[in-house]
Amino acid sequence: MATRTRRSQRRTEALSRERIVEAAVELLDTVGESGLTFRALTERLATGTGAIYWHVANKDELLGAATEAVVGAALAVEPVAPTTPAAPADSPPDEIRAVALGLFEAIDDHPWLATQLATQLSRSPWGSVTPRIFDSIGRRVRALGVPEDGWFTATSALVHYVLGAAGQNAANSRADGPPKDRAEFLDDVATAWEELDPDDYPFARAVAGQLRDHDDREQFLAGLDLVLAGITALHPPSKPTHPPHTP
Amino acid sequence: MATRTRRSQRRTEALSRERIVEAAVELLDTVGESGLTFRALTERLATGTGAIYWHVANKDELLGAATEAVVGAALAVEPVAPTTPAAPADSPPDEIRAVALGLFEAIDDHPWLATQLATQLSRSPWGSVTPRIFDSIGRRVRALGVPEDGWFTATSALVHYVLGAAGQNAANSRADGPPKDRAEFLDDVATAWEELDPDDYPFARAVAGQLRDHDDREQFLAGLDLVLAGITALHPPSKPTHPPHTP
DNA sequence: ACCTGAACACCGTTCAAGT
DNA sequence: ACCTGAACACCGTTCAAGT
Repeated sequence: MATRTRRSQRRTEALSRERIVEAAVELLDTVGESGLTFRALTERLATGTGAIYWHVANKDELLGAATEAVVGAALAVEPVAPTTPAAPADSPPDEIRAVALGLFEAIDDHPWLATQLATQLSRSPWGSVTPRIFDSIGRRVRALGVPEDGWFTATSALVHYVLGAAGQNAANSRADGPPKDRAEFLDDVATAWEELDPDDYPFARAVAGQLRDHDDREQFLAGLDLVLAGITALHPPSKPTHPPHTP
Repeated sequence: MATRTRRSQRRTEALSRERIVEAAVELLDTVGESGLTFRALTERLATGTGAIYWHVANKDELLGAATEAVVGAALAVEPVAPTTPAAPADSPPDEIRAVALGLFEAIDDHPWLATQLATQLSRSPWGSVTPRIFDSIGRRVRALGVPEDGWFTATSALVHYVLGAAGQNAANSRADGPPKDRAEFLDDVATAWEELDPDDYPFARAVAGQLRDHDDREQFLAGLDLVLAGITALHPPSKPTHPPHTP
């Protein structure tokens, strides 16, 4: 294929951690997780392996930095309160939908994010990416009027749904093959599910049709609304939605 | 949770795919994902690398088979309708809680499952593990009285929450270090969150206390109930869709 | 059919040596 | 301080050769 566009003669810029992370993201996007090697990196950056190790401790740290960079960019465009009082601010549910869609699209654009985020959430929640995601959603959960002892549960449910659902939608393109059309992929899966033993998998069979026809984004938002409905059901906004600022 | 120390000389049994998968699971459990190598496997099974390749195509397939085996065992103990009419059947929500707890415990016992399941759900939903999990939960969603066009959304929300939340609880033990006590781990994370910049991470800071004190299982079930509440809110069980078996 | 084990290509990481 | 690139230990996979 024509993916051999090698612009490795870019030695004008000095090597930096930023440039290394940037190249790592590009490699992950184009050749997948298995394609990110220090050798490929050195070729792309026209340098030696030792140079990379001067800026980055090891591959795990590089993967973490790549994840941070992409997630940071996705959450950076999150909606902020408008400066002009004329424009009405988004409602908390709408803001949550916007943040969730931002993460959805980031994972869609960078399928390796799904696995990487799952690893980071469980293995290194002290890093910046976990609190960043939790904060971005948790702030809006608070604005929904959820009482304090429900913050963590509600935010966890949202975060896990968002990352899990987005992860399942992405990554239909394998590293070792031509990326299939999304519709074709869904059709293959639906067909496989329809051919399962109806005694062992009655539900998968029954739902195969919905799988084939569904729209990813619509489906994602429907599930998000379901979780939001659960929050509202458990914490009905009886009072005015804005919590009083009195201590 | 018996820590079984197995001697490597067990040459009485012939090599088989089953025995290879069993050894792979043991290696994954004891030395983590990076510890599963064909060399370690050959040593443990007292054989050569070629012998393993006779029964298993490659490492990916082996990882998939290990995942299947563990998930299959976890879902095999799922509650079945009691044979004696005297014992009342569990309600659908209780059954969903039981299945979810089974997966929670499987992931807790085998932390590598979290990443592996995320990969399988997105990359190979045609395999048996995805429809198995979806079916196990989806059957009960159906029993809740959810209308057909809501089956997939409700089941997806549940599955993604369960796998995500369970995955975050597990895997606090790194492969390259002594496994920390869970309480100590949570305390470390909470401390790290408390030390974040309050302007950038107000929510993470505010919620750090809940993080330190919470009980994993209780927290997991609270989130599950939140998603269940969302299902009930969106699909109120107005009429008894399924009259229970007349006693 | 099932297994052996050397060989191959490739990978992450290190380090003495250069500027 | 920053970079080079050979060297090392290790890994997944193959395959001619054995039973």
